[in-house]
Amino acid sequence: MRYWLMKSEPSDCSIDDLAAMPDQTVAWYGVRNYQARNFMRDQMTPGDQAFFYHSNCAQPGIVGIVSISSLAYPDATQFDPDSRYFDPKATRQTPRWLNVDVTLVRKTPLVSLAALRAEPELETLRMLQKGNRLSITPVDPAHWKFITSTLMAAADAP
DNA sequence: GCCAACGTTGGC
DNA sequence: GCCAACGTTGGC
Repeated sequence: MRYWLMKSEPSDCSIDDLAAMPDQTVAWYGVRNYQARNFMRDQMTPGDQAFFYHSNCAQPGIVGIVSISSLAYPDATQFDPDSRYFDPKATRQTPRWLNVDVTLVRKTPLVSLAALRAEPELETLRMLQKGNRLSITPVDPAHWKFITSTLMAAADAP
């Protein structure tokens, strides 16, 4: 069982959008980066947990926890000419892009990007590394524990 | 909207 | 296989 951080633009799919989905589950489509795809294909298994992160918005940061609820399977949007994620080089026989399903576990207090950066314990968190643009990054168990038990607990307190 | 830092593409 | 040009990401 592994831990992850998955970025989503709230204008595209916010944590509240996810909460409103049937079964609070959504296909994590639209990943068009090979490294991120390979994480889904090679390392994600149902039951893994991930931070749901809002990117490219006024308040970037972690806003919830989701669980991975499927193995990787072909991303339907690559075959759809009307989709912004259409890939003319992908075929049904040899799909290029995959997605997993994610299911909401719970919304959390906002742990802002600034708050993450402020913690020496998180210096080596993959998503904070200079130049990182991956939409899916692994999270060390120690980092997961620190964020959930220390940062989120502090934010919950009055 | 700006721009730094990437990743991808395609000609050679 | 190189690398310039281009596109994208994402914080600010």
